[in-house]
Amino acid sequence: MGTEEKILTTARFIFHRSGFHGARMQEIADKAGINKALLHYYFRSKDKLFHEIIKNDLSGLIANNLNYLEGDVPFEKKLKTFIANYIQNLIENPHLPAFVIHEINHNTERLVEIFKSSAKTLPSKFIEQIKKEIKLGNIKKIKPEHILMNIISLSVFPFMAKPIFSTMLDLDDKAYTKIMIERKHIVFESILNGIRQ
Amino acid sequence: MGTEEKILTTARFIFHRSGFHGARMQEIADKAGINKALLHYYFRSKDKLFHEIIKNDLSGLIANNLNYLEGDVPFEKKLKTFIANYIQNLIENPHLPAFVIHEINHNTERLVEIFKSSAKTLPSKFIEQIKKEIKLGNIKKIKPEHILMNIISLSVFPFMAKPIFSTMLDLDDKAYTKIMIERKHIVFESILNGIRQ
DNA sequence: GTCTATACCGGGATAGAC
DNA sequence: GTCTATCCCGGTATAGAC
Repeated sequence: MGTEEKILTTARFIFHRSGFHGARMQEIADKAGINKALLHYYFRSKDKLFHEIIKNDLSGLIANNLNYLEGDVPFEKKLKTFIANYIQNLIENPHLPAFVIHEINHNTERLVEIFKSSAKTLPSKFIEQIKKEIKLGNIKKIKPEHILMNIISLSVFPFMAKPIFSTMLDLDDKAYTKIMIERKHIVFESILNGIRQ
Repeated sequence: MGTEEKILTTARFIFHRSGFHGARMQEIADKAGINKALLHYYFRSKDKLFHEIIKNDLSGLIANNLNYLEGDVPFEKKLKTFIANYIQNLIENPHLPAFVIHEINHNTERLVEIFKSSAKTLPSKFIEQIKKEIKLGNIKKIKPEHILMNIISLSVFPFMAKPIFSTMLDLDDKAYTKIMIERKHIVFESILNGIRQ
């Protein structure tokens, strides 16, 4: 693995774990097996390095997950596939949501710009698809906005709140992961039952 | 308002907005209308000041919300009341969840201890109550853990993800608040429809 | 490209006068 | 209790040798 790639991988890990202000260039250098000077040689500043990471995270979020909602797939199948894929992504990147949420709440204007610029289309087609399902009488009359919020909330939040939920429910790491895997199915069923006529 | 109280109010605001590492003692002093030295006179260190704030937030979360789940109230009424009250609290403290989640993911051991020590009982009675409802055939056979996660996820996450959702759904501040108010009802209905037989 | 050494500054903390 | 002045460390960034 080349030096640049090694830096990016390490920096992503540290930023995800500690946030921008909590992250230390020294720790990134150490974990990447180089020294601080080399970090600046490759990325000029902490800010630019951070920018690389979060730009990638935001566009990945959109490319790998949200964009799928805009595709031409029947509603129920789309719902099922989206949730399963999204939760699988989160199992592989459990720190990502808390990181993105924290950072976007702090530097909102700047990061929202990056977010927008990665999105070819925001999920307007999915919203339309929900409206159509309502007209057809297949699902209850609920604002599509709420349905979208529900899908994402149920999928994402338990990853962010792991320390709290595992304390409240007395679950160790292994048990927690098992619960997260179950949620691929549970979230789909909960959403579907919640909106079916 | 006395100096100490003034400091706490200001510090809470700044910590909520910026997190521990992002917060600046200088800004807290400025906004509180005093100088840095006085901050240290009252609270010794940034760490101790932070501790005051988050301890209060965590115990408030438990006292004002989670404890209610342990009370002796019929299931459906409890669900409705809890969600409405919880979301109302979040409307009044929209930055609180992102702050708590961020901090507890970083200093997990320490903050989980504070969390535990504020909780007389974790929601074991509520879990039992759900199990009873399942046995009675009133609700579907789903692990109570998932139901609890669903309730909290649907209530909390949209507050944390405001910058993302408002971008995706093209909602301004006023429209967003309106949606949050609607959710007192929507979340209750979604949960109930999702678990009813 | 990679290193060591160092400059530079921001920010938490303290001393001491009032 | 409140202030001004200052210390001092940690952390980003740069200079310059190899």
